[in-house]
Amino acid sequence: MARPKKFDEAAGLQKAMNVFWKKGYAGTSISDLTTSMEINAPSLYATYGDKHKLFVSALQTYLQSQHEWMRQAVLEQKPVREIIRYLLATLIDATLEDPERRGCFMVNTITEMANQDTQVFRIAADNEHQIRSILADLIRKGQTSGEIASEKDAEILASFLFINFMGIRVIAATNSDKKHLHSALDAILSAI
Amino acid sequence: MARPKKFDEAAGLQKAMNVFWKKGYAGTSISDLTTSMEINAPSLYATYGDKHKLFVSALQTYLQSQHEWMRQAVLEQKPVREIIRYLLATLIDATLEDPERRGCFMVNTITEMANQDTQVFRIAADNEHQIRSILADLIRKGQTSGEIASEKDAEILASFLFINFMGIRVIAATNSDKKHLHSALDAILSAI
DNA sequence: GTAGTTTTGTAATGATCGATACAAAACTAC
DNA sequence: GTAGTTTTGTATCGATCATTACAAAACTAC
Repeated sequence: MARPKKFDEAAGLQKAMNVFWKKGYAGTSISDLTTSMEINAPSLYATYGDKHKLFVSALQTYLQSQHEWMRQAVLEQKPVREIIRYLLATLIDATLEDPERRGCFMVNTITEMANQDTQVFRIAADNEHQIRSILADLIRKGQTSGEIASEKDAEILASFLFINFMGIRVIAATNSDKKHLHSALDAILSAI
Repeated sequence: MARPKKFDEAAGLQKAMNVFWKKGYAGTSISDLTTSMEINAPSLYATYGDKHKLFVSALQTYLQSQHEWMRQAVLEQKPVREIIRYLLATLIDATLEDPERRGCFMVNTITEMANQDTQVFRIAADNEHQIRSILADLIRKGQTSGEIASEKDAEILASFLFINFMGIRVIAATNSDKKHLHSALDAILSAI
């Protein structure tokens, strides 16, 4: 019934995500996006809305894959401490292995815009809630299995872990000492 | 011998710092700066160089006061754990009390630019080195006084603390639950 | 084939970007 | 006073910003 799109919408969104992830919202121009996505501006606007809408879509795409990865890891039939160490270690390695050293797209977005953009603020708050709930469930699992002292407050430990998730992704953006970063994991796990 | 400046150079730098801190580097325009600093563009360029030079000066001003605050706190004649708790608690409170919720200027800058600006990258790496060294000294002090187990590696504990410093400043930008944030401090301190 | 629909490429919109040219203004030294 | 120096205000530079008008192009339905 009409002329078909000659580009893949999801692939374009992925491309946009990578640009925003590297350069931030204000640091990315429409020209940066159209170049990377290999479409022209009118197609971008017709398909994804304006710059802000595209950014939010890209951020949500990122968060979905991040959450899925974490939910998968939590399902593993391994000791809880091992799962937590795997999560933290993978974050370190992924950050160090990224040739562009972009850190975490959610953290980057929080520090750039959460204080000025209510929609981004809500997404960040919701993300925190979701991840903390995944972590708290994991810790409660460790408590019922006897791996973690049941006197401890699972919610607080989850917040503690969440703080360390965020901190690690900031540090790993400028510190490349893999051995050193990994050795900090022992200290983190000793608090659980 | 010449017409005198009618504005205070240090005060202007402080104003610029507050704008960059709130809006980031790319998000701040020269117009934002001249408005807040109450000078015109030619005066800005003559006094502080270009936008990037002014930004770096503002960042270094911020880091100096941050470091001074931390060095002061570390000198206190109090139990080491108490000092560490004070440092973390003050970071939480300061972030929550800031009506603009700007978080940490250094963290914001790392996540915005460290992967694209070698000068910023170096400043961030140097800052990490300095703060980790202050914290490691503090921990060694606690080890000689018997407050902290001397088997533990002071450098690693310092890195652990640094991670939590960074993490807390990211979280506190979107989470306003003061009681909750403070209760995570117990978990942090239990690892020391 | 033709009519109808949507995407595409080109080209341009006004606004704002970082940075400066230039001259009037305000000071010091003498 | 005058000469010399630097800052100020105004006005503007070309470049780029996000966004869109418009028409040719490419498809489907019939």
